[in-house]
Amino acid sequence: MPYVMVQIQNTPAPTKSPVPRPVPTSADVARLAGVSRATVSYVLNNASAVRISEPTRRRVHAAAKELGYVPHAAGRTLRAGHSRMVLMPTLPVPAGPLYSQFVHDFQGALSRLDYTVVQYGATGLRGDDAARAWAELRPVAVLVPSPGVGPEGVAVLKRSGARAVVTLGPEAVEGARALLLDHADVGRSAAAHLYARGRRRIAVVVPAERGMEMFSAPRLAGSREALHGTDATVTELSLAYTEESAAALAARWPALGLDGVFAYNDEYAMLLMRALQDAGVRVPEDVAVIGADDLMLGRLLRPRLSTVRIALPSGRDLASLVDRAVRSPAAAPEAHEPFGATVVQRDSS
Amino acid sequence: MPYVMVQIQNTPAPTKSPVPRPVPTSADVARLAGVSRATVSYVLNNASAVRISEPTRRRVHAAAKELGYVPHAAGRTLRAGHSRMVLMPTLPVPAGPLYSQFVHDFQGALSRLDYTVVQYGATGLRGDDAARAWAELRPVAVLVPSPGVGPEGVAVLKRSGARAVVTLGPEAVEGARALLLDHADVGRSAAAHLYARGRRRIAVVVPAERGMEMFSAPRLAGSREALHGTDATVTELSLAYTEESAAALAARWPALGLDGVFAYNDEYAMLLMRALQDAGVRVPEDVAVIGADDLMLGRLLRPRLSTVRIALPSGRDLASLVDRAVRSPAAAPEAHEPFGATVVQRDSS
DNA sequence: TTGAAAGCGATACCAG
DNA sequence: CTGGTATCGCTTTCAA
Repeated sequence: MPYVMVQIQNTPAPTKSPVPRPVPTSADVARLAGVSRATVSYVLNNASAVRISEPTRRRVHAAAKELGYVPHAAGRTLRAGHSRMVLMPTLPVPAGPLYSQFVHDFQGALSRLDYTVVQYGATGLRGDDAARAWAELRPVAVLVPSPGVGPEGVAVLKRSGARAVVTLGPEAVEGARALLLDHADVGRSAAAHLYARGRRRIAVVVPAERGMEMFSAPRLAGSREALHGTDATVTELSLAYTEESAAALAARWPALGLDGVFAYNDEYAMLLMRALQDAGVRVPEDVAVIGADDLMLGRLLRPRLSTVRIALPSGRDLASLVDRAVRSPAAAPEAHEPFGATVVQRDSS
Repeated sequence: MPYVMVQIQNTPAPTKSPVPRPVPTSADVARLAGVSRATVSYVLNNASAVRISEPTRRRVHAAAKELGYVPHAAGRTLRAGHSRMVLMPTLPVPAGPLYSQFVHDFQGALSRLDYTVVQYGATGLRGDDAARAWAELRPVAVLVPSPGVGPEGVAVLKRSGARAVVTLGPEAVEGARALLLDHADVGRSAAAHLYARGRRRIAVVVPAERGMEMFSAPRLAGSREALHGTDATVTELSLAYTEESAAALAARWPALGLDGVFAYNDEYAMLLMRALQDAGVRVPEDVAVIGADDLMLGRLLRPRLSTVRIALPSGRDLASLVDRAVRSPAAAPEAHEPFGATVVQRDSS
């Protein structure tokens, strides 16, 4: 996203409050409204257990508004023993439109259920250390990346009160519910497709960038698995997301003698396809190319790019899963129908 | 990002702790170590004001580890009056690689300074309501989107203890430091470039998708401004990010009589360029096209796409700005050199 | 219907 | 050098 910093400036402080008064508390509201703190709490939380007279309610609301009262989450959390926070990791890599949509839906659904969804950067710390840092916030539920946080990290989170720990990734982790995100199936589908199209010397592109192993490793493994026991060969190719890297790979392409390539995703596929075409390698005649993620750009390329489309669990579904898990942590988790990876064949394969 | 949910499962609870003991507190650690809670606090926070004997330190650390003690952030926050959280909004739209890198750097730098950076979804609530929700967390600093949160929201945040409120966006907001992200300058540069290339009937693409106005409106306004008082005309074109929308626009292109287009960003430019080419409109002969954000894909297109590249403040710079603001909220903010938007001319214009 | 008061967990002051 | 203790803001039980 495009940002230009033009200027840092400061507008003069509003003249209304020359002395920065301490933050108003519910006691201040109570004093101003002429009631007790308990009453304030009842009114502002719409407590159904007690009935407060209408005039009192009004006085409390008026006082709260006048003071600009904002409740202190830490106080509530401390009293309740847990927060209403749901933590999820920020991805270390740029997210595609699919994942953005997923996050958006997930947040929306959970905030409607009155949770606070927060994305937590795992930067710096890693694995179980990160889990410990998250645990300090006493989140009610946590989504954790699956390779990255192990059983120990999961245990820390649960011990510190998280009622639902859901791992996202290819591996299940002891003690946590697992949302098995089977990138291996993407690799399997792509490789099987290339094989079905008659290709036998098949390459799999693995991004050279750090932090992508989480996705690329299972995709490669899946491809290997799909072709195991056939007469096809699998060649792993490292490719950085730069024109230079792609050009270098394209230059030695003829020597490699490959006739099909699964290019990790549509973006790497576009990069590679361009470099191959510039080097005089024809697609799909000389080499069949398939990407993944079904991005818009694949449809805009010529030849149109074949791709593997994957079904994401909808944000709403996952949200209600989390909600159920929070409400009854002991309940047996229901099984979900496996979502498949489907090949969208276009012109590049 | 591509995710496949294959299965939801639960692994059996570890048999070690049949009774899920309540979360250990510092009092438990103190009891086990045979010291007071105060001593525990001193040891675990490396308090420099007091000196604790080495054997005691060891006992405390051992006890903490044995219990799996994790400090309770709410307790600390309550006591301190504010958390060490820095809040920033999650963008409603998929972020490009530039912004991802920026967020990553920003988080990394601040977590090295011992802050906790958290991305907060503004989903559902909007504007000053969202500000109120954020204020409940008593963040020490907040980055807020500038159109979206007004002076009132900023005031709420400052009143509730935020020592630095930095707005991101084209407008300054009363009471907050402003990081003026001048998307208007992107529009200005693009329009000026097209004009310099001899184009006079210039179109500006505005995404039809909701939530992009924050970026698209200033880009359009900037284009208008740059061409104001010249003999060029500016035509606003709405375009959804679908092939159908692009094809429909391309079909009525000849009737529009336009000879230059600033296509919002490189992705919309790619979509439009493809549709135009498919409709027999030549680029750049019939119409010059320029995008923005300098994405990789622009270099891979044919003709290569001209673009506007923008300088992002580095994540580290912004992090240290925030840190300084937190440490001395009253200090006069230093001025920054304006970062420019620069045109990268390639073959499409 | 409202008020008084206990207590959640961590910290820092003040004694010893 | 270490321990007792008051305190932060909020919720909720119990009494009035």
